[in-house]
Amino acid sequence: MTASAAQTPQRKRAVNGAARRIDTDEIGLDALVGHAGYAVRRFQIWIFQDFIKTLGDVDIRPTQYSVLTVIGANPGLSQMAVAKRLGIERARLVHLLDSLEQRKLVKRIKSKSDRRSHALHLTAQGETALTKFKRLAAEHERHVEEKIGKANRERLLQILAGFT
Amino acid sequence: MTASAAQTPQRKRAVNGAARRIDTDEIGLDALVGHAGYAVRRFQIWIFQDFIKTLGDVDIRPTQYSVLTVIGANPGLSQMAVAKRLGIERARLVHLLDSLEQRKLVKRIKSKSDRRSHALHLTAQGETALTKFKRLAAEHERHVEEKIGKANRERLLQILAGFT
DNA sequence: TATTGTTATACTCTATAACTATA
DNA sequence: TATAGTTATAGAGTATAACAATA
Repeated sequence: MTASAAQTPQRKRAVNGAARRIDTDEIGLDALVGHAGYAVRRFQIWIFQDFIKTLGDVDIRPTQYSVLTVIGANPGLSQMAVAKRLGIERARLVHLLDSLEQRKLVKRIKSKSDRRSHALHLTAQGETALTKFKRLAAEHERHVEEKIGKANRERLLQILAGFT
Repeated sequence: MTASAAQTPQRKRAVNGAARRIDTDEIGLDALVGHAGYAVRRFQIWIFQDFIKTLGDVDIRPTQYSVLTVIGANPGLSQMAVAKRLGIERARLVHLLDSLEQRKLVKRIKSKSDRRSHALHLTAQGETALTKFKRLAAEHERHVEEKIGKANRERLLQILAGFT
């Protein structure tokens, strides 16, 4: 996963249909090296894997965490509002909330002002749980810091501030 | 998508089960703001969407592009080698190659040295096509530059260089 | 025994469309 | 008519397991 070992100058060529047996580090990425999207994608995969592992004991994934956090900070939001804010399809949010509601972390309350919509709230249990999730998420964030460095992580957050 | 408008200091509170009608910009992200993973994920989604759109006419997605680029730069690689290098499951690469082979961009040649494996090559058509794909991918990269700034894009590539 | 490519299954995620009940 | 929540479906993508051919 760390990659980028010294690139051998003289590259082995394929000979009449024999598959090349080489180390992963020897394989050049060519144009991919210049694409931000490639690096960002690989980094995002690493970061999600660490998040899932760090919050493995409480069985919370990144999307679930983002939904709980936003509901916790904005009690009473409708499903549409949460979906729009987080860029989740409203159809997908239905299933996410079904699961979180079954786990007694979230409750849907029928809105009186607009009977089509639901006001979303954390349960008391959900509040307590979220506090723990945030502690674990902060631990995950420290892993990120260890991986890319404190200053780099902060610079990254600055660069990408517009995408939140 | 740009987000981060001025945050109203006094936040509207939910009142007895009425879903809050508010603008997306008013919804606070709370702890998510401090998580690199959240920003990286949103950025990655933006970047992939732009890539897919920019290469829409040639119908090439990011993963397909990465496979073609690596085969182009390292002709004769086995499927295992490509899968490992790009972090793709070998089972998934099978389907990706099926599709690229049907489109006559790639060919699998039975290896003589190890008859279990296939040596991967671009077809002549594949070489020509890849040149065009690279031109379009460079155009996409300029969109990224416009979005976050030239200096920020370069800094980002530096920070994430270890993940390629 | 282990590895390469393959097939198959399951679950997550994205993208739609259509339905219902409301507005 | 339009919107909120729901249901359903299809296609990517990820994660496994198992199998045949070969090493």
